[in-house]
Amino acid sequence: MNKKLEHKLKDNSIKPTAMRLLVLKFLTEQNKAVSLQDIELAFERADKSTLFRTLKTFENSKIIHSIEDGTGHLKYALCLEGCSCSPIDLHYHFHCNMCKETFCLTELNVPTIELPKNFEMQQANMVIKGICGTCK
Amino acid sequence: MNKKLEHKLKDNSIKPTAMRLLVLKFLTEQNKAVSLQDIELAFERADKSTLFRTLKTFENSKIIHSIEDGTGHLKYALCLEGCSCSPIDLHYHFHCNMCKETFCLTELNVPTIELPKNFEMQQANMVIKGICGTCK
DNA sequence: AAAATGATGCAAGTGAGTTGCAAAGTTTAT
DNA sequence: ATAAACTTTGCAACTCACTTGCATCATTTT
Repeated sequence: MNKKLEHKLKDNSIKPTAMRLLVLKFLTEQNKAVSLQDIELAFERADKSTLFRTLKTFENSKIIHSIEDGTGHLKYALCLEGCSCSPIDLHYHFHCNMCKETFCLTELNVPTIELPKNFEMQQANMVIKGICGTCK
Repeated sequence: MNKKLEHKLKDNSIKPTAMRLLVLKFLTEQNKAVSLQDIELAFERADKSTLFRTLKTFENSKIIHSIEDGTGHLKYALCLEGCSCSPIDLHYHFHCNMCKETFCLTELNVPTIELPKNFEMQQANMVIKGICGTCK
């Protein structure tokens, strides 16, 4: 397990420090997108700025992607195998207004969107808000 | 013109004060979504918190809708006639990475999204990022 | 005309995100 | 193996958008 995570980092030229492995492991275990603060709470010993920089590092290497779900807390979630966070394999996110959790709806691909002439899509942030299955 | 704006407010049980009419007029004249600061700059005499509350009032009455475009500045744009900001007439937004402007792509409706079982959609925040036609 | 209600402006607070810098830990070259 | 170079980490402090409390002013109701 840890070997796998370690490789994931090495493959992206990220030094697999203890901290980074812990954060990556934590992210792997979630079935929802988490905020910097969620991670802070999970690792009370760790410093906010270290975690912040760790997340930015992961994000730059496309190991995770971030979602602005409207809560004011940027959320992070693991990219799936092959997810290059490019328009092609973009997915929707769902934010539950009740439990306040944000999930990746990875099974639903965003359809190709017919943009106006000359517009070029580079990234997207798609958040659907409502009530999730558990809270319903 | 002003009469029309005044009616728009009255129809939504909002007192048409001078300030509110000015802000509504300003919003009507834009072809892009604007931030609180954009409005602050347009009306140097007005106070930030007044403008803030004005926007919240408009938003609550569904006269305008807000978009988180990832810039860290919440943007506001007029709802179109009949736009109730409900899932049905939801549209995409486009944020240009070059000129940093955010537009409503009102001509493109968001398709019905097949959510997981028991999930209920209430609102959405759809932002496509890239290069707009003018900057291309 | 007085009381109640609502809008506005100022100042100050909140809080997520971010940065500078020094200390600790790693790697590389000698 | 050791010193020099580089990277990561932790602390503190800062930024900046947004938000709130409260007193004042305006408007509406009684």
